[in-house]
Amino acid sequence: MRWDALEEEPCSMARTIGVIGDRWTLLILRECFLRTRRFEGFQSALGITRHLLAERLKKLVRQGVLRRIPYQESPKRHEYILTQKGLDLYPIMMAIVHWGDTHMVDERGRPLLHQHRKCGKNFDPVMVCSECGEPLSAKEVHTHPGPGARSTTPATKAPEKPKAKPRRSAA
Amino acid sequence: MRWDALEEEPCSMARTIGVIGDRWTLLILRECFLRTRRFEGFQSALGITRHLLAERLKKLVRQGVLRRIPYQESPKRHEYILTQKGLDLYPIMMAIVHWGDTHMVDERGRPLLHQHRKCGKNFDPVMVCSECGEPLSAKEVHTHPGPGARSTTPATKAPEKPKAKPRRSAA
DNA sequence: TTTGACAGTTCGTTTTTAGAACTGTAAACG
DNA sequence: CGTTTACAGTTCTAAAAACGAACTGTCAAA
Repeated sequence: MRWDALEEEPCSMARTIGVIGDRWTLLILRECFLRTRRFEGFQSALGITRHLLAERLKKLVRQGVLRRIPYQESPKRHEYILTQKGLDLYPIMMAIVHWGDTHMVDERGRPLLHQHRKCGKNFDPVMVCSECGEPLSAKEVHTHPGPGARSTTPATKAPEKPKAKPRRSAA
Repeated sequence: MRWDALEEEPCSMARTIGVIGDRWTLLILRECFLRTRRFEGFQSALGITRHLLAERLKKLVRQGVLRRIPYQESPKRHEYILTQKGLDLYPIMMAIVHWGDTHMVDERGRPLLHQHRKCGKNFDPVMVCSECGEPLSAKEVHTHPGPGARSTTPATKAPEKPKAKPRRSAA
């Protein structure tokens, strides 16, 4: 598997890693979620080299994760904002932060707290089953090939697909 | 920010990225969750160079994500299995897969389906608030510094911390 | 005796990244 | 006016990381 061919792999994880799976991209996206929009903002917040930053931003725009929008003429300047595709990365971010909060904090405690506007409380993100609403763990999940699986025959009768998106607590 | 200093950053995301944020680690972990345990298994499944694979496995063991367990003497052979810390990466994996399933599939559909043993259905992972059980999105979350935040004064009165772990549907 | 499985290690080449300086436009400073 | 500053990059060289292929060592099977 070549690194630049990840996106053609028949694996949603490999494809996603092709987009966000390098040294800097997730950190850049963290800044996006913290409302950074401009080149200098990213650069000074992260200490990334300007060269790499420019390249990563281009890639994210190409991939539809960020949109590049002019905010002034002469000199032309743009800012980078998350598209819906980018906003949808939020659960990944939260899952990463939560793991760090659980396993990588020092004695001082967690660096950042998250407050849910709807209920007003500081919270942890919990991943649940879209169908029954119960929390998920690796051992409770069984995987099997879907219609887009590798070179198996196109799977005339694909197993039932889950219902669409965040439709929680059917429980 | 230097890449090798990520783990000291006062940011759970940066620290986590210091562990899993490179070209191959997440793919190696995917294999772990798919029950691969041995060197050759990882190597042939991923096509990673043996050199890098050896190094990444060492790093994951050092970090407590994998445990290296002998499965035979003479010649000594070991296999790599997920620790609890490693198993806790599952929500990150699922979030990544789900984003790929949503935004990176081709016309054939998703390559892998996930079935929840408890309820028997194929599902999508949904991230919810630990406190009220509602699905989360970026706009509904407000962040503020916690006790382990950067060089601010140690925050004598830190805001209320969320209740522990997967304690869902207080709703 | 040779071959093969397994788990690495070594080494030379190529690709990425780091680090710093440079480009160009335009407003602000003195 | 001439200089400095803000901003968004681009260019260049050196250093680090990844790739690719071959090599090491132990043991079992052919």
